[in-house]
Amino acid sequence: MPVDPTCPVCQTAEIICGKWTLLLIRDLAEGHSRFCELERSLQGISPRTLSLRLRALEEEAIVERHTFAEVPPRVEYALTEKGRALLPLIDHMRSYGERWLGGTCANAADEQLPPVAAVA
Amino acid sequence: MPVDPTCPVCQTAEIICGKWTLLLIRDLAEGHSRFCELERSLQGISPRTLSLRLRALEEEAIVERHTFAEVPPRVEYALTEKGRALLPLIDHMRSYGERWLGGTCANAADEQLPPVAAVA
DNA sequence: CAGCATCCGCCGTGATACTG
DNA sequence: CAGTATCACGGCGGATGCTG
Repeated sequence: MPVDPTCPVCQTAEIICGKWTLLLIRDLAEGHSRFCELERSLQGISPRTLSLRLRALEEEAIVERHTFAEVPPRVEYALTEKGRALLPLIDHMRSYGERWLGGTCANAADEQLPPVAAVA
Repeated sequence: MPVDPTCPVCQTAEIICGKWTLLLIRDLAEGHSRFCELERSLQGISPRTLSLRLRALEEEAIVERHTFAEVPPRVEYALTEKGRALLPLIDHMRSYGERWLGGTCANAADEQLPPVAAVA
């Protein structure tokens, strides 16, 4: 529900604000490409939600879906150029989080000095 | 609802993914500082939601609240340094939106290469 | 393996009215 | 002016079970 559909900031927010979207994109960037693989790496996600997110991102041309007519069935997902263009933004968010929110992540390399004062 | 409270990317997402948060920060950055002023510039927001967002951002030390014991009462809000540090990120989101979402590519699943010329 | 169908609960948001 | 109180709704996401 875009507040302002013509605002590029809001449009971008719409894309990345799904609960699992950012993690999903990150995992895709890291090479996880199959449904079950993503289901594992995104621990706690339901197949329904994963499917919905994947569809939405596919419609937005952020991920590509490649189906293999095999037995057992295989489907692989990958970021498009448009999707990879999101990665610097995610890095930017990580930088902010590390600098100002004191968070560290298994995937993140290093950690910066925490903010001076945090309101309780 | 943080997927991973320790992930800086998720923490940052938590902050900026409120429906009005980005616009609120933008308006604060543009100098709108009073409650009624924000209420006007964020057309459509309810006082309840504005109040809630402001409180949340205050708790996160992203905005500062300055009360003036006057009649009529006056309260001014301003971004802290931590809040202003969000602005480049918002710019980044705007850049992405303009570059990749500026056109009419929302539903085009087959559209892999949006118009490059759309960059302002 | 890769999903879809169904039901359900949560909570963010909106609307409206009221207060200091 | 600057909020708070209350009620209600809608949609996202979770849980579970089933199919090709």
